[in-house]
Amino acid sequence: MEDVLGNSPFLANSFPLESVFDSSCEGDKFPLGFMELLGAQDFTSPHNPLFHIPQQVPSFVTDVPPMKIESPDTFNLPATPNSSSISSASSDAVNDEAVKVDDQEEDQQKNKKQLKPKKTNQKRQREPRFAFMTKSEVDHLEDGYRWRKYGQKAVKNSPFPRSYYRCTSTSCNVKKRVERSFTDPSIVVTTYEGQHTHPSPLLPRPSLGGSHLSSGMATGAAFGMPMQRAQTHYFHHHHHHLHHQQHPFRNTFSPLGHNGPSINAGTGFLHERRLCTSAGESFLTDHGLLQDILPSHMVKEE
DNA sequence: CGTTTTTGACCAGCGC
DNA sequence: GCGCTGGTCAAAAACG
Repeated sequence: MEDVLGNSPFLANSFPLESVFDSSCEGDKFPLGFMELLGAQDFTSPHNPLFHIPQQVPSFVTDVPPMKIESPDTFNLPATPNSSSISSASSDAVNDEAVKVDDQEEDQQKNKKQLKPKKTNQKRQREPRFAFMTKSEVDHLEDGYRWRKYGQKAVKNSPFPRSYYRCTSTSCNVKKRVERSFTDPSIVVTTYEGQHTHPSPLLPRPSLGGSHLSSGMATGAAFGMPMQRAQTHYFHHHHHHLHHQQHPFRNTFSPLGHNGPSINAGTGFLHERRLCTSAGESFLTDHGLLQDILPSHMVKEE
């Protein structure tokens, strides 16, 4: 299940600031990790009626390289993890680099030989990915969908493992991975890959068209990224028993695809902020949004 | 008893 | 070709 960082012996301040969560670039030539861009859009801006979370300032970041997610230096967090709310991560730092997601991934390879000979031509293409950084005590945030964990791996320079989840809906191939930031254990990085092809199983009712949805929402929805919503009580709402370490409340995310009724009410997160990274040429191409926002050099190809 | 998690093995891509 | 690394599989275990 979720790992709690409690077991890590490290202190935040002992981490090198430069490497963030995943400096997988170690072998690589990437000077920096991701990128972040930000500032550009705050769909969940504070003044947006929908989201009135004071501290939360999500930023949209960029693109995630196909294999590695690097982290941003974005957060140049003070050595003290908990200390100030992290500054706006996004806006100040503009280092980003996006790696283009390879477009043609058509491999004509055959299936795997041993493990899975059964399935024939299934090419695994990478879909756009979106990463969110959320300041949270819990690793796995509720987002309204059901996920099945299918793997966990140690992250290279991090004491925290990365967990891999797949949407349990059949025919929905959305995947997500969750890991804690190496530099700031209070931050959880959630990366979504693909878009749900079905409504959230946990949403009580989509109800009317969200007339009040703002453009911000639309933007988020367009990318299929989850937005934070209030803690609507889900009917499920089972309280997970657990670790005394965790908070009583949990985050809720809602990835609504269209109109989501939700708004974030900030259940109780005093500080929760997140950054988003999105990748995907598809949306780049299609919408051109990133291009608009991102500096051209941001998209780099390797 | 069905579903999800755990966990080591396996695979594919990349650098050397 | 070998080794490293990120990602996935799948059998067993755990969970409810």
